[in-house]
Amino acid sequence: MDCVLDHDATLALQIDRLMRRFHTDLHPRAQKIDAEKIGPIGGMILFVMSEQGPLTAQAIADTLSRDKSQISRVMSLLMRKGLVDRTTDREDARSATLRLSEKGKMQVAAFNGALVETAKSVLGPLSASEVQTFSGLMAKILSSDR
Amino acid sequence: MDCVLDHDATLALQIDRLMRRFHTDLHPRAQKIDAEKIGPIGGMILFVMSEQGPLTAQAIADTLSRDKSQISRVMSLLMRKGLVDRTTDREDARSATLRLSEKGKMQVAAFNGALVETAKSVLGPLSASEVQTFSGLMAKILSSDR
DNA sequence: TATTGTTATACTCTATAACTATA
DNA sequence: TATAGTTATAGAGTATAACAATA
Repeated sequence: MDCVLDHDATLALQIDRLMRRFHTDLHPRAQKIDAEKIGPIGGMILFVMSEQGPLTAQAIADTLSRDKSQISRVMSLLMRKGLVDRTTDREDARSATLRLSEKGKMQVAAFNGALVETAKSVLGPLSASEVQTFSGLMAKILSSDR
Repeated sequence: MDCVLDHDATLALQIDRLMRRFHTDLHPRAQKIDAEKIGPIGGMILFVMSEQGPLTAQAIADTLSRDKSQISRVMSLLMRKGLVDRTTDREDARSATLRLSEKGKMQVAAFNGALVETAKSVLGPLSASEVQTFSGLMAKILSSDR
């Protein structure tokens, strides 16, 4: 037997390729819009804040499956650029609540346009109902605890 | 309106999160097995070669949506470690055919075990038929030309 | 003793361009 | 002129650990 792969292993490669398809399509579009040079991770952090409202750095780290140290470093950039505001929690001085500034919301809207174009391009082969199914299956996977 | 996201944009985030779920689950498993320290990209290159048989560096670059320069650099490592053999094409001296060595095939098999465990863990919330559907939709997307 | 967040470091991956050899 | 592949470099992202402050 020459090929030792089975179906499960192939799935991991499919997900990587899909992610790369998105990335290579999105990258040139996003670069033109990324006025503050916050990069892909910076953009994703803004999106999470837009999706979920004000939240802590730890919550963002969990959502994006990145280390809190990375979130912390990028977050200080986002605050320096005026895209994010920070409020130290009055009940727990260790914690801080992060929220999008008005400028941050505008940046999210700008990125969003590029994302929609990319999604249209990459997901072109699927029908609307297939996209629905696809998204639903991902949501089902992601909603489970780790 | 506070949230400027629509459905298409959320999809891109879902794919990133899914990829990261896989990565964070797989990383500790794979590290124990990665005897030659070839890293995630090295492993993926081996997998592509296992899936598709002998092929050129450019074909691997296209499949993985990575630049040929990156493939070239990692490939020289894989050859140095004895995981890949290289044959210069007799009809076109610019081109070379790359194929897994026996050692390379064994390494793929080892990684495959870890990948199957990770797939089981991450895709746990889905039924077998849902996994089938999910994989089929990804295949449909990826089979289209860029 | 555990948790939130910061800082530091080394490493991997990536984008880009310049280059060669061949076609 | 175009293509397959290499080399070089700078930059972005990541893993890890050590740390401070608070709970």
